[in-house]
Amino acid sequence: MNIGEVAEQTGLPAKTIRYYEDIGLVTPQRGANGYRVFRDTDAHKLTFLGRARALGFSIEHCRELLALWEDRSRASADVRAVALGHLDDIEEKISALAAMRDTLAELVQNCAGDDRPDCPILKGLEGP
Amino acid sequence: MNIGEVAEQTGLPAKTIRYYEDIGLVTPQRGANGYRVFRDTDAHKLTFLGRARALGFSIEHCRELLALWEDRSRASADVRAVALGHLDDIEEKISALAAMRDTLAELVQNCAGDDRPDCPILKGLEGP
DNA sequence: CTTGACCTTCCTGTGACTGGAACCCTTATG
DNA sequence: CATAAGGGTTCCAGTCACAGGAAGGTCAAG
Repeated sequence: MNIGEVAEQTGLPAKTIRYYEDIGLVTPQRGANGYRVFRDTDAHKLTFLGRARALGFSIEHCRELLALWEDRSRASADVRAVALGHLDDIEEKISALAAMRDTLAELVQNCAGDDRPDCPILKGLEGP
Repeated sequence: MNIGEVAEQTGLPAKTIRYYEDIGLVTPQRGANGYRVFRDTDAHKLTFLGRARALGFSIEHCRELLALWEDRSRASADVRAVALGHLDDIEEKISALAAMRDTLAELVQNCAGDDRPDCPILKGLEGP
């Protein structure tokens, strides 16, 4: 498989796949013409990476998960630990965003939104 | 005021304040020694920026908000529009994160997390 | 033989800073 | 007066995970 085909198959942009090779996440072979040649295992890896990234795992976490995936003698506890750590991160981000939303929504609700200059949003940003 | 003092007053790191000057958000004067000299209005601006950034507004949105803040003939509708746009962004991010969390939480819940290699999390990342 | 689609590498840019090096200014102290 | 500490200054590099684009090589079809 050339990069275009595997890109279509995995849904990842070719640029991203090249980048993943750069940082050592996949190691496709090379044809006589210099083109990358992807085997099925490479494509599977890339699919795995795409899904892990879609769940918000960082590249480094992806690297760990990939290593665990390839290690047939892994302990599922190790995988779970990585996932739980990431879940905490996600929860924290959600909380932070929800707090922003709540504050901002309150400011917006108090703002008339007309052609007059008086604006509680700007006042709220000025200071308490 | 020197940069250290205004940094303490606003809670922003000095590095950030220099960066804000670089990109034209504040324009402190300079003393004979080359030091930045911040007036009260500069400090107020920086406080405003710090709060807007804390609510997740991008630098470009901050620039807009700052311009509106300084424009005494603004229409509050313009401010509200920026804020509402940002609220939408926040909601979208929250939804995306919540979706990640739900998917990931389900995988985690199905994982024994023991010393055996069998792991639904990895299976879930492989494919549907 | 040419066209057009595909592939290659390399360089730059993104957002919003952060860290660090190398150097200047000010103030207090021995 | 020398010096040391604690400000300040500029500039350069790095972060994260790619994306855009230039310049050029390769391949299959007409």
